[in-house]
Amino acid sequence: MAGRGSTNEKAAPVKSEAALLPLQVLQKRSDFLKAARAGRAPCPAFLLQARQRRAGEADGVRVGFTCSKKVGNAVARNRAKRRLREIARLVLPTLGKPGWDYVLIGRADHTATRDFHSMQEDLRHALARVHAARK
RNA sequence: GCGGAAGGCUGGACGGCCGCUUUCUCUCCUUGGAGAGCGAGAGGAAAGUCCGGACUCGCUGAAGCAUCGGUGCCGGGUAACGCCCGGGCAGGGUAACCUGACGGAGAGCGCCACAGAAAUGAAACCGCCCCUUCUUCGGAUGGGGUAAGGGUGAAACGGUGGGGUAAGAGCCCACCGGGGGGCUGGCAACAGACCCCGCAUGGCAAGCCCCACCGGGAGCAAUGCCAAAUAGGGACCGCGCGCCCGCCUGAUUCCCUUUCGGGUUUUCCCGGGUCGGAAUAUCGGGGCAGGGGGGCUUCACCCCGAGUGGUCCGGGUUGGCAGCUUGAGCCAUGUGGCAACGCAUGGCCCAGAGGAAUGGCCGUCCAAGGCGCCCGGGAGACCGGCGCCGGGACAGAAUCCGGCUUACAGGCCUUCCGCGCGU
RNA sequence: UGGGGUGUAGCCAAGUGGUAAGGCACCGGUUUUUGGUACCGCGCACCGUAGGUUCGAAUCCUACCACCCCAG
Repeated sequence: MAGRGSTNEKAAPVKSEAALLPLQVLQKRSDFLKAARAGRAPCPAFLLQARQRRAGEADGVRVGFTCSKKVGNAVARNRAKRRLREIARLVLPTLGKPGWDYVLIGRADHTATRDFHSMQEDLRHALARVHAARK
């Protein structure tokens, strides 16, 4: 209980940094379809899709998560989405560009089992590739 | 000790860092948000969606009938059930115990392939026996008796044994099976003993059906409210616009009483007001008829009632709130009951997300399992200790409950049965 | 979340209690110099899985599995 209070003070600056680039979650099917038509970057544990929005659509970094039934039952899909959400939370506030939509798609087995640090590195490289290919 | 049977519980623990949803309290600012603090935050199956409910809906309500569907030994429990408990019967097991769609086939209809003579109130193929005629004495023709033997089939009008007979046959007898009757026990299903009947009446109702009982339909994406946006629609075609009342001093028209003003010839004319009366073609009101709303009928109700129906064209929305978690709820104690379960008292509040939170990463420990060592105990099977490796199943609330079914690494507890050993 | 449907040879399928039709494809043969066409023939089915009813089940019943469709 006492330890939790101190960590909250430590977490406060991280929170304010993230507030500069607020992450919005994609919900509409059409946004997912638009991202799928744009650039994609396959990784061992997931597939990254990204696109630069046209002017006037929305502000900030937006991200969506999805898993098909191939990944497994509801427990496996939820676990995969949670891991994707976690690496997005750690990486995107610093490397994501405003005005872009990102979609992370889970894969069977690998999304749940791959080493967590490797997944973060995968996402950084994938972001670099997507940004480079776009220009 | 070994092998089983039944029932119940549990479904890793602790800690660190970083996150998500949210009750309550406080602070800040402009509605509404932001921040802080203390808390709370998946299951026994949350699953499959197979039953039963609660709840919602002018999907018209109630009663009856019909249709359709479900259930099916008896009694009880329950809000209800196709669930549960107890009992009966049948089958399986040495036993503990398990399993069972378990009403009706002497109400009716239908089906029973192939084989077989014959498949339901069917009969006689090979046979067996008697009589007649013929005879080459092997037998054959004709008439009759029979259902024991053969063969077919899943199933052949009771079975076995004996008597009996020309051969046979419940023809007679014993036992078994079956049917009927009242009696006794039991709320009942049913059981028991007794008496009677020599006893043709197969199977299938998870075929139609009969009997008894139950059930309206759709479903929280139900439903209600708010906000925003757009529209306050257009075109064409068809069918229609019935009857009665004259009612509020309706409206209109007409007649009439009286009065005022004007024209003027006292009686006439024009205009306004007023008392009374009449009429309803038109406008308005009321009632009736009529039309529509369920599978049908009756009663009630609702809508239309002067418009309505059809076709085509056009436009907008995918937000928010409620429903949403206090409930056939959980825990404890007492009490009734063999039990399912009921009753009483006291205490508790225990997830509410909404493209969907309840987590991510790491460390330590703890079980299952494997390997090695101590070679500690022991005749041995094995047990104990230490170290290393390894690793925790099935599975994620979506309106909420009661069940059923299916999936599940293991662990713990209770009761019982069989066998072996010891006392 | 709720509602509805389907499952038969490699593919499309018929079959509503009694030996599982048919077509395409495959394979073999004949015709042809060869191929195609045409003709003839062969095989290919634990009827989604597991139980049950029945003498007998693709068919009837129950449970499960997989797939598909619909709904604001």
